[in-house]
Amino acid sequence: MHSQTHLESLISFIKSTTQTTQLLQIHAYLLRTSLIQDTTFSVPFLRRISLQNLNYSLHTFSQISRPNAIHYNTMIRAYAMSNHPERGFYVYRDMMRQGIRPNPHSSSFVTKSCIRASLLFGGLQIHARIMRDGHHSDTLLLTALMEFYSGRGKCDDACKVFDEMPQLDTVAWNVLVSCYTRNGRTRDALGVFDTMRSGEHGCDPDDVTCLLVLQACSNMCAFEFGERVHQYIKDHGYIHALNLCNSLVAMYSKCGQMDKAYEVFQEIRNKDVVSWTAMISGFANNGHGREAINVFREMVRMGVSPDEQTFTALLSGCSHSGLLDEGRLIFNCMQREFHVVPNIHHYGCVVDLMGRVGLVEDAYELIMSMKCKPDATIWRTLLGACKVHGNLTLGEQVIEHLIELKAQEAGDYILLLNIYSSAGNWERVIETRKLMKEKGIQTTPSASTIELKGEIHEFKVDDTSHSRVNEVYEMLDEIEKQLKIGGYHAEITDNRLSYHSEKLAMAFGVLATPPGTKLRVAKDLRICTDCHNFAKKLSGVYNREVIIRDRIRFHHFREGRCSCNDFW
DNA sequence: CTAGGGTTAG
Repeated sequence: MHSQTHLESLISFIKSTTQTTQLLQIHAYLLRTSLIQDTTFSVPFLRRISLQNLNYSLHTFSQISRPNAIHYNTMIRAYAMSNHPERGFYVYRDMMRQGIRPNPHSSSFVTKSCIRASLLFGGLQIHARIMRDGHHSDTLLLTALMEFYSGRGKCDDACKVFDEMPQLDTVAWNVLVSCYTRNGRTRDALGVFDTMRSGEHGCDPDDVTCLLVLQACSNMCAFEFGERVHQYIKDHGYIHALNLCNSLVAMYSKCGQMDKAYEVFQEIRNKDVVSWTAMISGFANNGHGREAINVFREMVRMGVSPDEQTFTALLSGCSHSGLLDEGRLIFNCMQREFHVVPNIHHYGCVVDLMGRVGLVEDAYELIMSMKCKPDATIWRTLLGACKVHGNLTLGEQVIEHLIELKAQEAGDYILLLNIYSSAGNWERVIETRKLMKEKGIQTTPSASTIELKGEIHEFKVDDTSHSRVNEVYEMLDEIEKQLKIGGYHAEITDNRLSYHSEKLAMAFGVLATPPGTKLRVAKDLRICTDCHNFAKKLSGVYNREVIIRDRIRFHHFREGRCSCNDFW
């Protein structure tokens, strides 16, 4: 027989080895000696092998004549993390059929299965079981369940689980924040940060909370809130965490505060590729293409290797600032000098760059020459260029490509409509409208937000839901009257004046802040030409700086000009 | 009976 010390060393060997070949030898040995039937051996072995090879763990599992809860749990976990997460759920069901009671660990693993396999009903069943088995006080388990609801877009259900948890910890709060951010309830995410800070619940925000909240600030351009988070990070000794610093650079950039972003950036001691890229992308998105290129040069000088995303940021900077030659130069050298193979995003930037200066045919050729398959975004970029340069024939060709990809959206047709109407081709306008109706393509209203004393105000097109709606419309009319003097005429589409959300947000800003205050507006879609003109004139006539962040980039309006120089 | 939850920065 085996000696006691021999068996003990076998177990510690199983736990420590990382070599698959050794594990396989042990596997054979356990089977030969029937030690596999002894849970003292089978449990650590199964656990170990399940992290390396699913087939072997399955084989081992099948050799165990009376698997216990831990064996089952190990298998559920292995499947939950595999390419077939749904099988974890099947094992869980099998376990119950065998009359083995799931413990909180089983539920935890199987919840992961349901999350990864998008099993809605599975998750609901598990929720019911958790309650029935009396595991409704297990914080870790309920946090996993929240994550499940959060991932399925069921924010309210996640909140309900949260509210009913008897014991909360920081992780649970963080999941709540990430749930809000992921499901578009950015404002509530910021609210949670304040609630946590109030100290009423005994859970202070940690570094993860800060990371999540900074993301939320970036999303909605909440600069003042972001500053407070920055202060919190300083006060709590997180300021040397590289991920937080990089997020701060991104947050300030996304709020259009380049001086602040640069300040944080400069103080980072061990700048990595992410830090450099964040800075480049910040300058790029704010229309400072030259600065973006300078930061890139500095990065190379410091010996940090740029990667795919660095070039995406850099090339997009070139396209936002209309730097055709520089962009082409970078595109041409990225593979040769930096060994980064151009991907679809890089091509997209160059297509955009060529499209802007009117080289639409060349851009089309470039797309057709790509090794990777063109996606909807790149065609859309070219379609935008066709609109700017009134190229009707190519525009129609591009729409064909989009239709072929089954990816055409309302915005694409609107662009096409604009091309037709600029060309005075009313027949085609009517045809296209009819086509849109047939295809059931609906235009979704976009929204703009503006932050005021830390509070976020949201407006939609022709919005009437704001508490000061009458004042806002009066103010907008008043502004338009003033701007008319400055040579601005509102564009009339579809025979009527429309009150775009960004105009309403700007009007509200003028209304609710003292003269000269900077206005910072975030919009979820792209700003249109008319609103762009409106903002330009407003910045001059009212002597206000206006920053509008749209889906793609920033526009800084000042003294009647925009930082983008009309390079969209 | 060892096992389980949140971040994935640009």
